[in-house]
Amino acid sequence: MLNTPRATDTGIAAHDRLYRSLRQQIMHGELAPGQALTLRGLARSYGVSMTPAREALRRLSAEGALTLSASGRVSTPDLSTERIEELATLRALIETELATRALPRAHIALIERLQAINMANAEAAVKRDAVAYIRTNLEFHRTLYLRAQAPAMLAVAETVWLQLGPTMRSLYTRIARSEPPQHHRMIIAALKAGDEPALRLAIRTDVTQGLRHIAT
Amino acid sequence: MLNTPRATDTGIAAHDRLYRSLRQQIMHGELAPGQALTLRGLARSYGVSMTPAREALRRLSAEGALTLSASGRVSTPDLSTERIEELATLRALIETELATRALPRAHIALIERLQAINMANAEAAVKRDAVAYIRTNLEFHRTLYLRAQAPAMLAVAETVWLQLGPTMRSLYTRIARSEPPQHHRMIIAALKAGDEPALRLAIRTDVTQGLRHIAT
DNA sequence: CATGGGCGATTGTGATCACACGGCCGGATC
DNA sequence: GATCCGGCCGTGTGATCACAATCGCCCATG
Repeated sequence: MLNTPRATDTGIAAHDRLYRSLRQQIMHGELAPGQALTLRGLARSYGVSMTPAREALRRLSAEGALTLSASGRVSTPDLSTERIEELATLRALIETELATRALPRAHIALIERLQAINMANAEAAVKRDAVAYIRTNLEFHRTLYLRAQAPAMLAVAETVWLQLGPTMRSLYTRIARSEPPQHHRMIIAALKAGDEPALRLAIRTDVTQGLRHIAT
Repeated sequence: MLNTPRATDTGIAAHDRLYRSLRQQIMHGELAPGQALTLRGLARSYGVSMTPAREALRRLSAEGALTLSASGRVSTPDLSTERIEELATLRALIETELATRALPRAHIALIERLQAINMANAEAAVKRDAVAYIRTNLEFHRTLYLRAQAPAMLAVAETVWLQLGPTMRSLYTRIARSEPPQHHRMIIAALKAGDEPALRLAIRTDVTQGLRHIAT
């Protein structure tokens, strides 16, 4: 079998398909921290050869989504508390800026979409579905930040989310949160009121709230 | 010749050697914006096969240091003014935080090293050596931020520098700056005085100064 | 029962090849 | 003379293989 075109070939490169799939799994907290990934294992499960698997893993580890051990073994990161604090600070810095830029452009349709996403998020919380909770939570933030029209800043923010993915999983499955996110309501209220200081505060507390009290 | 070990084998993987070399060239502004790179060309000039070259390019494009065209061609980025503004804002946000964290740890030996680097920087300015200017400029900032003991934040900051590399080159070769950076002196003065607000202001102006007035 | 040595299986790395897509240049046609 | 078409060359993509390093397990030894 030499270079057989895949039946499911969508015209998108195989390494890109792997990359997107893994990236989403990591960002949404579907993988636990410290989980090892192998080239051959990944290649087999996606029905490709080692080459595209290697590229996808290399790309993800360049973004900090995966860590390479000294021997080249790759696994999901198991972050120290110091690093978690740094990433939380980065989230606060970048996302307050993104929210501020989005504020003047936030019209009623956007706020309604945010409320709808927030309902799905609350539902995931009561169901104790950590993955769905993380996914809807990030979707809430991304939907808001897309209005900022700042792709470079959003890309950096998503890189930070990516690094925090496995950590958020272990965090949210551990504390088994059942309360819906009250900070999201504060964000929506500030958007409605056009209150920039309140918005910045709401973003900062929402972003750091879950991550700050890890130093157990 | 199958898998012949290279005579210059230092134990470091070939793709990593390429990565580091290209990364430094891009960050230091040795490559102009829009410069195209080819797998075979790179592999030939480094004496390796296409495989490690591909990995290095993939890694760099994941960090935003290179852009992939639709057909997979890779070249150094030619940034829009909007994107430059975003990256300048990111620099200001992240680097003020890093400087603030470094401030309480900045003792006299660090300040003396910063002054020495700054002299080399001024020398590059009078010589109109854009590459040396960018290199010493970044070394100045990195030396300060290393004291912040925040590797994750520094890594993100360096990613932003990487994206701005070719742009800084074309900027600094165009305006042919001859004056030494006065903002660096403000940074050093604020460090000596332990004045945090002054330090934050100095960092912000230093970082945005060159990039802000691009909107010609 | 704990511990260290050794061997086999597994893994990442790099080279090489086949293939398909795309750009570029030349010539033929109107 | 301008324009369009076709083939060639260069380029990225993915598969496969050889090889070295390393991990893990088992057994022997104290």
